[in-house]
Amino acid sequence: MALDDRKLDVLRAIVEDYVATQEPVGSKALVERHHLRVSPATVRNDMAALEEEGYIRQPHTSAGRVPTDRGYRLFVDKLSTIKPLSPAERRAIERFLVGAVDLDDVVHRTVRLLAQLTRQVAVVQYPSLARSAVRHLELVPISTTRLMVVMITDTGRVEQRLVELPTPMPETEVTELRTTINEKLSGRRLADAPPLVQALVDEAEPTQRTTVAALSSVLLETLVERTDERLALAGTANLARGLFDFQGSLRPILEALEEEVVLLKLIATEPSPAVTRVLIGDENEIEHLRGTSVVSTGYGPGSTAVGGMGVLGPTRMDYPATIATVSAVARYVGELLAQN
Amino acid sequence: MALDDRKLDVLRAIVEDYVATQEPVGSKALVERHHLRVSPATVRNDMAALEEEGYIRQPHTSAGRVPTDRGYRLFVDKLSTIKPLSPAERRAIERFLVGAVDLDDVVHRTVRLLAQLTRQVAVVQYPSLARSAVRHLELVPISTTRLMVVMITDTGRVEQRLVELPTPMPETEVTELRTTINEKLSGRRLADAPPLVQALVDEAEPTQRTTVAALSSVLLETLVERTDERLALAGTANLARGLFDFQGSLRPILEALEEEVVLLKLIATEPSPAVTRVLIGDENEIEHLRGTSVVSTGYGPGSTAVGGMGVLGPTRMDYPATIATVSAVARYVGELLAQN
DNA sequence: ACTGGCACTCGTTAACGTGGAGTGCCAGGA
DNA sequence: TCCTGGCACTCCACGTTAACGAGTGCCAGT
Repeated sequence: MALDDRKLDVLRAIVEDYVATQEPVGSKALVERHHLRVSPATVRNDMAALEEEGYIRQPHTSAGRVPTDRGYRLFVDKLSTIKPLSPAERRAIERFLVGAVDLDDVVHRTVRLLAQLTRQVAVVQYPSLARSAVRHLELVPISTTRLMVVMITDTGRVEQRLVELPTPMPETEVTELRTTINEKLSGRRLADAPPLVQALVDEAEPTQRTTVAALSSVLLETLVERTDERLALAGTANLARGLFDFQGSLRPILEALEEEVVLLKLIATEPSPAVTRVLIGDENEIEHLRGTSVVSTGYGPGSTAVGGMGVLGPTRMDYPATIATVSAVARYVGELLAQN
Repeated sequence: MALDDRKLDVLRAIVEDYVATQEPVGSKALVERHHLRVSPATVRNDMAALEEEGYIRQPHTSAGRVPTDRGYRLFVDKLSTIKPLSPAERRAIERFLVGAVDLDDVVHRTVRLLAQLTRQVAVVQYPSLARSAVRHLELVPISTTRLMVVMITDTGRVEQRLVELPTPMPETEVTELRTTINEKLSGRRLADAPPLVQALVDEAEPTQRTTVAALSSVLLETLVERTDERLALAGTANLARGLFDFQGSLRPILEALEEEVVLLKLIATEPSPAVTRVLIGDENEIEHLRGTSVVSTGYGPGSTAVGGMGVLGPTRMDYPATIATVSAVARYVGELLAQN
């Protein structure tokens, strides 16, 4: 059974009303609010068809209709147009992001901004190390057998690790080593680093060999292999807005939100095109987060994404507005990063 | 009316039972579970006295008794003894904290550990910059007019800021400046830094004067004046355990937890003795957090605290166990920091 | 192909009654 | 003087019942 245009109109109206009111929507209310030019009875027939196809359902007999995940999917893909941002929102974005002093600041401001604009839970991934390049590596002697390695990337991340040296190392050699390392690694992507670090060990003076080895193993393990993704979270209070919005409790959701790995999976993004994705309800792989939807996208200077960001909320969310907001914020942040 | 020993026993029993069951406790249940050697009727008289004094109250006529904030306070101050940690808990602490690779790691592990052991919301403040000393200041040229300042403190914190220079600065001068700055500031507490930084500007070569001024103003503003405290949070999912545990909703609590300033106030600690503090219900200054209790303490290498940590939960919490856990974790973390 | 009418379903809400846990008080006993 | 058993009372929790109304499905008519 093909769905004709009016049936799609009805579906769109149901989604919009349900998102606005959070209550099952009936045929009568529908014809009143939207200027469908037909009677409630006709709408009921259409609803029956839509239900048949799995786009809507009734919570109980003799209740109004509610969109299913499948219904939202059709709505998002075919029936909705992205809402342009209001001038107020544009201003809010600029005002919020201007004046960030460092990467931490940018990320924190961004995540709060997203949470505030969408009134949902927001997640922002720090620029992925794997997609960053080394700008500078600094070796700071803490004691004669301890070195702090500080790595600064072109995306603004600063990571540090403490290295225990097997044998003491005089200051002059540290300086020398710093120069060598920077010559080798500066400007290189971290993804390309492992062979270069290995080369460092191979080419080291015999007397320095063990020391350099200790250093390089720390570099490899903690900075490269363990893809050390960080992220920021905000807006968890929004979960408690509709109170019993989320059927059951919010416990599983809060739990999932504490698992960084889980969150990363959610907003993980392809490096290439910064497309905005929508995961609706069951499409979500994480079991605890069935019943929630995620709108996410990548961001980065230029056209390749260095990290992801997104928001999480009830499946019943205002998709057009949310998609617009997430995309816009990501674009602004990308521009901000490009300036540095 | 003085409270004799038995009345205090009754109060203790009420608190313990109520914490265990979360239900108002009646006179009959009380004599059964605790071996008070008197009849329910006697206990009822004692209860009436305790209620008179404001230590307990009845949710409704003909319901059992529930401790008031004042009752918990008396319990904590006079009636409870700190529970020693179980061997399993000791092992958990060690296992959890061993193997932390850097300060971030220590803080994150600590906060998760606290949340897990107490099954409540945990907060850990990073070592306060104001109480740290400069170990090393690094200047990394990003471009000729941009410098990244990286500060490493003796507590392991690494902070960075980008400085826009009014005029280009050649690499050699950067090196020179780095040396000068480190001579001046290394080993100094950040609290003592402002005059030293000012001196730097005054003593700078006239040609460098404006550049150094730009640098120093960034240092002062972002590293010293704005006491840039960071903190980590975990265990928010524990809020949703008792579900309607917290009367009303958890929204205000989640909101408060997102305000770093608020949290800092909660666990802020005196530098000197690492005493464990308990804030019960209304004693809490933050309005949204009335109805919750906070157990917090300071931690640091040696006997002075460089930061605070604590947990937040319902007023009806197991104070002896929580106090023991928080104190123990803080002690372990202190030892860990002392090793570095 | 749409519409009005109608019987039906079922969740929501309020009113009502009952059972039981817990209390306060009192009179009697150690 | 302090404790105890007994007793009447209060009031929440819970289940039952009834009325209400929003919404549906179906059907016959246009």
